Amino acid sequence: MTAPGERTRLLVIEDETHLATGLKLNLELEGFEVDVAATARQSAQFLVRPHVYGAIVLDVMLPDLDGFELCAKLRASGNYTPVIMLTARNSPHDRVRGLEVGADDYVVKPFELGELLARIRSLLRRRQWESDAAARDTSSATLQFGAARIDFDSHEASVDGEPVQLTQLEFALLRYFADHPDRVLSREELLENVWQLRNYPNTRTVDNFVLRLRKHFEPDASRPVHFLSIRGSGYKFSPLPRSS
Amino acid sequence: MTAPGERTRLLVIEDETHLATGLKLNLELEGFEVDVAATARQSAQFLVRPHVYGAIVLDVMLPDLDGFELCAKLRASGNYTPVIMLTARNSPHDRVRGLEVGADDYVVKPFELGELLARIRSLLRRRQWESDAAARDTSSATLQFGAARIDFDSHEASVDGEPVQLTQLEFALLRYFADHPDRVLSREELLENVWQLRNYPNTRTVDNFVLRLRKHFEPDASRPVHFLSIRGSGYKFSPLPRSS
DNA sequence: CCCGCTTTGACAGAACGGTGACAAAACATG
DNA sequence: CATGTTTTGTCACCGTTCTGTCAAAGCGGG
Repeated sequence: MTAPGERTRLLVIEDETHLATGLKLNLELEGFEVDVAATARQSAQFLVRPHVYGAIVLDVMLPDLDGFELCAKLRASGNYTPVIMLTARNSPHDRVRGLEVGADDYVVKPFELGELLARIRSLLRRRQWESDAAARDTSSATLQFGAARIDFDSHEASVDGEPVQLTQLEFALLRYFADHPDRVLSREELLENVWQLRNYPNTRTVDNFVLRLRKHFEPDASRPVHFLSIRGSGYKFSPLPRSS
Repeated sequence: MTAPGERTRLLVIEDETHLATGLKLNLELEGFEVDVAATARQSAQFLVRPHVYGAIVLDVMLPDLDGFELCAKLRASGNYTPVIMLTARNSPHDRVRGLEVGADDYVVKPFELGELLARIRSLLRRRQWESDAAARDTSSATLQFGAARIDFDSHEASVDGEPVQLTQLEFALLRYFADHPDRVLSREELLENVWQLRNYPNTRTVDNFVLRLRKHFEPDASRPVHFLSIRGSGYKFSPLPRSS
């Protein structure tokens, strides 16, 4: 989603230049980063990175493509960024249509900025809740990958049923990897979160512990598949390596 | 959320008996299971199991407690079930207030059943998307163009599904291109922002890396469509080349 | 004091990035 | 159209940086 410290990015798709720039200005005052596209075609260039936006504000009336269709296309292409439709019309039929093509909310022009803001915030908040809830679900006390089974509660680990002795820190590192699978983790991030910067150990420490995890869990420690080095960046834990 | 085969359960909190039973009936015809509470107090008995409901329809005017307050309480207690507010009043101020206490949507009486249904479905659908996305991976920073898929968080890239190995700098350059699509970027700008002027490399370095991106991602590296040279100026990244 | 765990330093091997040379293409000029 | 000039494409080489690995030095608890 959005990295800590980074500001939430919004995309406004609106052809009336006045309204668009006014919106951009006001939203930026509220702490968002805002990109503006005047046409559906133009919006495509912003959507090559599908998940950078926290929400999209979409005018229904565009010169080249209907807002409903654009929204439907977006959803069809697997982009589930929250969408707020902006329209002059206010018939129940329109509202229903907007929701049916996958919009999340519907604001009628003329609107108050405060209301639009509240709706944006509401959508962002809900998304936050959902992902928090999902994170809670997935972080369980046990971990399995390859031939390894780890139980963090009882501090027991095994490979192919054979018990393996792990130290405190090995468990801690493993758990951090398990909580952030398939993501490159820098040595600094690991030192902060696993070592909590106790007397600032240097980065070779991390290397050594990864080495030890490899020795414990990799079928072939010289050709790791689960604990991968990403040169220049850090390490990545891959519970389900490619081609398996 | 809801087990497969099981029907989605809704909670309607509404004191006007007519409206409540009418709603229950209609929603059941649409395939939902519906519980009805006539007062805030009574709703508590249904909410002892916080996560059984797919959504809650909440009248703002209740005999014992304000709907806004009830919603705020719900959220404070850690219940993030989607809430649709139902009200006779329709001022922007009310709508904003509803959203601020954590409601997800707002329907004004009198309303069409179709619209309420669309809104309920919209909320359920979004929740489904979110949990899908979370299951896949906490929707990560990703880029798509042509046959290429790039995930910056896991440092993975592929063309037509075939994995492609990229180095640190290749990712960094690609990311800068992706953040500034369809804009001419001078070599100097790229050196500043991607290389951060580490020991001031010369401009041939940039050429080399663009060459490498072309080899990785262009269908025909000798006739680039995504990574274009702009003679005398620099390079331009075009995620959606014309005639496509 | 002993023992196990953690941290550090050293070294080697591998991967990566930067450079310059030359070729090819684009452009300018007459 | 021919020619010279500038810009970009392309390649292979080499120094630098990064990681794997080991052994020895710290550190702390019993």
